Amino acid sequence: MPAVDIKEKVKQLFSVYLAENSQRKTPERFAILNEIYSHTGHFNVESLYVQMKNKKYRVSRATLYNTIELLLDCKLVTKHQFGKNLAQFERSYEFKQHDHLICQDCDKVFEFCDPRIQQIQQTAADMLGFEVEHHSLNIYAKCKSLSKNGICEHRKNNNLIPN
Amino acid sequence: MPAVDIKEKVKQLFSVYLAENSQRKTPERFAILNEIYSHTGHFNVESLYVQMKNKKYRVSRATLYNTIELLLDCKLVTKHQFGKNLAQFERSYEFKQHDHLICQDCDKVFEFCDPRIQQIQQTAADMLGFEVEHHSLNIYAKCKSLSKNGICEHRKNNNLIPN
DNA sequence: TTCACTGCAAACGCTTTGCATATGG
DNA sequence: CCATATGCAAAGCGTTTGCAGTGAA
Repeated sequence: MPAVDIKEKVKQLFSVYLAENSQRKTPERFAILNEIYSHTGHFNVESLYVQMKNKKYRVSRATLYNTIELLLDCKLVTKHQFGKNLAQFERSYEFKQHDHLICQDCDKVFEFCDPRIQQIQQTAADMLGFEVEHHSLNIYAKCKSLSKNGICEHRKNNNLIPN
Repeated sequence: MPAVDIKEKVKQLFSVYLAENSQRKTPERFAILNEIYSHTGHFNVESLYVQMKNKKYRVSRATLYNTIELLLDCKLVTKHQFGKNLAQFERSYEFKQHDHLICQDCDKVFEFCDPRIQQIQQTAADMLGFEVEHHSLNIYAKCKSLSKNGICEHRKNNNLIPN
């Protein structure tokens, strides 16, 4: 499915969500959603703010926080905390479920999939009498290929998954 | 093993760690370790600060942050982020490995164990060429037993695992 | 004696809040 | 219309930093 269709689709989904929750369909909200779905990879509020300011959008951080909250609620965006006090976000529609491995040497984030995690969360929730909403699995690890000055191989090639 | 022996043991371990890393053995550092191992459950820097102030310790937040950093490094304490921008900590010596389920209705935290998580982290690290340091698995879930006014059963009994 | 560690307070950075204005329904 | 959303700026809050004084080695 081409990118333009995904953007159209999430716009629709967001529109329905807003209607069902008696929320206003403001141009800012759709602009933010569109901007988020213009890139893959992780972002934070500040990077999104700068990105939109560069494109001459008139948008405030407050509205970004507000809108992201809505997008989290309707599952179009997911939130991560990789050990730092900085919330990271990621578009989630039509992205296959994945978890993260964080390099302890350079903080770079890698993604991986493992279907077994589904069973674990189901077992735990059943045992405690809960229904799973979502989960967050982060593996913190050291790179095996450190050069003598402590630089890991992947830190040199900065074209990997953005943090 | 009685609690007093565990306190003695972690004090020893911390002492060795400090020596090996050319760090000074200050009374503050041991007082903080001792205080942390006086309770089970989660704590944050502020709660630990208040707790120690109440016991008339002369200690600063800066030293708490500094010392906790050392305790994390020597694995006597673990750190958690449960979706909020507030670091939570937990003593970890002789505590069996466990992960957390967070109630989305009341934020209470439950613990569970599942050996399968070990395999998952091993698989992921192998595939990406890393060596696991540690992991963090949080399951966010809704309580199945909500009363009509949205209060979950466990919120009434506040004697569960402290958050 | 020395310099790492300490307490204190100010600075920092991300997030939330208050308020006047703008606007979707 | 008017309740809600917005931009802006200030406040909030957990954490980090700077600095002068202290004490472990």
